[in-house]
Amino acid sequence: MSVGRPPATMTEIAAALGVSSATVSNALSGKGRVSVELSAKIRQAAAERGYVPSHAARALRTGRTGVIGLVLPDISNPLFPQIAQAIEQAASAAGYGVLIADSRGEIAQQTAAIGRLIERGVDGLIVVPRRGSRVGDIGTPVAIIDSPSTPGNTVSSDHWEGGVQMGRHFAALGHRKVLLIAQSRESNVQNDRIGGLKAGLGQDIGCETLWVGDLEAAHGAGCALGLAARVADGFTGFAAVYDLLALRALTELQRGGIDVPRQASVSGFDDLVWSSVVMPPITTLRQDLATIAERAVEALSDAIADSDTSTGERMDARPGLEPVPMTLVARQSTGRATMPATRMVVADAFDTRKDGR
Amino acid sequence: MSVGRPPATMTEIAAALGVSSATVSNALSGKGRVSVELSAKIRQAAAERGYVPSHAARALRTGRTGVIGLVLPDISNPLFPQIAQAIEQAASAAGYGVLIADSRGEIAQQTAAIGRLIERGVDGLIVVPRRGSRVGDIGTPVAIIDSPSTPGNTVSSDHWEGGVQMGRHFAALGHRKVLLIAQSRESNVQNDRIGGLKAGLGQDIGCETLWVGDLEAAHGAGCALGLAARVADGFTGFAAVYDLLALRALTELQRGGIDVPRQASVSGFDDLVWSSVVMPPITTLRQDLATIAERAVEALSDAIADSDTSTGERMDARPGLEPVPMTLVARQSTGRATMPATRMVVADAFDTRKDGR
DNA sequence: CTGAAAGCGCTTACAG
DNA sequence: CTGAAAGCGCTTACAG
Repeated sequence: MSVGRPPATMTEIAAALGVSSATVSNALSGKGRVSVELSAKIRQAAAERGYVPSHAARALRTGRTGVIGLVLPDISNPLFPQIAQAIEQAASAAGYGVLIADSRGEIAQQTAAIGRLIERGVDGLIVVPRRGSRVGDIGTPVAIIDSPSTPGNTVSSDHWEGGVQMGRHFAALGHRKVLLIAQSRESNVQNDRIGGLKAGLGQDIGCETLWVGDLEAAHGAGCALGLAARVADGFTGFAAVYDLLALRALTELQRGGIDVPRQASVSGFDDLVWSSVVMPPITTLRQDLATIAERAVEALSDAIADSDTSTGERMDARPGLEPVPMTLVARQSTGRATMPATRMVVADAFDTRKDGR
Repeated sequence: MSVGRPPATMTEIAAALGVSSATVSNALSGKGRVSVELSAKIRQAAAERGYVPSHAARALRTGRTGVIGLVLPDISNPLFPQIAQAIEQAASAAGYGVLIADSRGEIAQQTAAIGRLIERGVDGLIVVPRRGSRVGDIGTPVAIIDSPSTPGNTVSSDHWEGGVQMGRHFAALGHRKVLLIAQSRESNVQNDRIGGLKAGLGQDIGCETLWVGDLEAAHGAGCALGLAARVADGFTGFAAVYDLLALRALTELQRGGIDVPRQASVSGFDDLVWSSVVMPPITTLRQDLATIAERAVEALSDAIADSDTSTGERMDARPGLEPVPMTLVARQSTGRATMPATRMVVADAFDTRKDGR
């Protein structure tokens, strides 16, 4: 990064070389029909002078900013940062900048966030919708990251299939009664996971779903879930739809004097950093966020390209995108249940370095 | 968001009203010397036609994009998302968009990320530097979020004072030998926290610092820290410099048969979501990220404004910014040590909703 | 293969 | 108080 004279413009390079700025533009963009020699000369001059294209000018001229917007429901959610990181990575590789917006709080915030981003001139949006919300036609190309059951240009993990894997894991461990623990009935992701879990457990295993949201509506946030009583009722498996719920379940069980995994197995979803550090480490499903991000960016690029050509074609009409598989990470929390454990992989040595600065 | 005709431009509004675009510009920006009536008429017309200013055109003309860049060392770090959220909030309120970049991995990535952002034409940067790195003069206004001991336009929590609070907390609980647990000697933040802890503990309390990074360099990531042996040596306090380390300590102690908090107290820093959900909940220090973000955005705005006026004045010359206080959140992990507990606030009922979607 | 010209939408001196 | 004009840096038909 040379300080000193400011980076040259095309016009300046053109003047210095005694050619037209159109030729400079063509040479630099590569599209041009410019002789090889001249092109080389121009490139060199540009490099020497530290030419940096003006995104503003280009945007004004072409109507494209080269920036996409990322709308997250609550950036501080432990999983979203990883999504943001993966998106930034993928977008960067595709030549896009990423403008962020936070839609937490009221549902209206999501609309507001989208509006802000559009006003800033983003070429398209990637949105992780708030629970229970739909992203309507916003007149701008968009890709959604949610659940395969969400309509529109949606890319996501195969939450259902993940649930199936986990259900089978519990079945293989020999559990007969499993409690499924979810937060909100409105969440597509949670519903998918619950559905998959049931399918994976199969007909023969008794299961019931505990909606923590309902409980909390009645007894307040952080209320007891009555899990120890469930153990007394014969439940030995506790499959939560995300890790923090799993941790809450684990803690409540332990406090109630239940030994995990000897008397009960506990599992989560998403493999957050701490999930492998608690005692016992939590069995969970890992999302392939890098792939999801790549697909989302790709889907969005396509949508942006299309929005140029065909006017007004419904994005929703696109063929559904293939859901991305999740990976089961078996850890000690489902390690050796009362029943003979059939599979157990102790994964992930402690690694707490991530938190460091 | 009306679909249909595209939003009008100033020129179109001007034409429709039979005035000049200069007048429209003046009326809409408010700076103008335009009669009240005309101004009102123009505003109304703009509103009716859904006028949206072209950021690209404005940027091209003024040389300002109204966008700031946020450079984070590792977005997936559990704390940074909260920083990102707070920054987005503050920036948004100040009329800025936020472009993100991720500088994880090699140290060169930080420079690369900064370069990408500058090329995109950001007006300034907020960077959370990688451990042990310095942000030199990059020819663009910048605000740093790190530690008060970092030179430059730096805003941060008062990590040292936080350490003092925690040290006093341990002292008040009657501990006589406290082990300080940190990861990296290169981290300004960690060094500040360690320094504060020592000061807060005072002369009479024995303490020693365990650098986990050193240990891991020798024995590999995730190696045992030998904490139970420390208890045998008389250590009753274990103060980690961030929550994930505290969790690791807690887990290792429990696995070693040590009862926390009866036989040993454990504390962390940062109050991550799960810190209140593990058993026992972890005593920690909460950063006031909202305030930090506001200050950072404000400091950056000032730097941007200055960069217009005075040419080339060193940003580093600015007077240091006041560090932001942290708040001690006392929980059960330091609840009742072997010694009589003098203070204990049970904070935060379970609240796991944050993870939901 | 190369150049002259127009124009994207705004803002900013400068006249009137 | 209002308008005409120039120009930010680029790209894109259109000529030559």
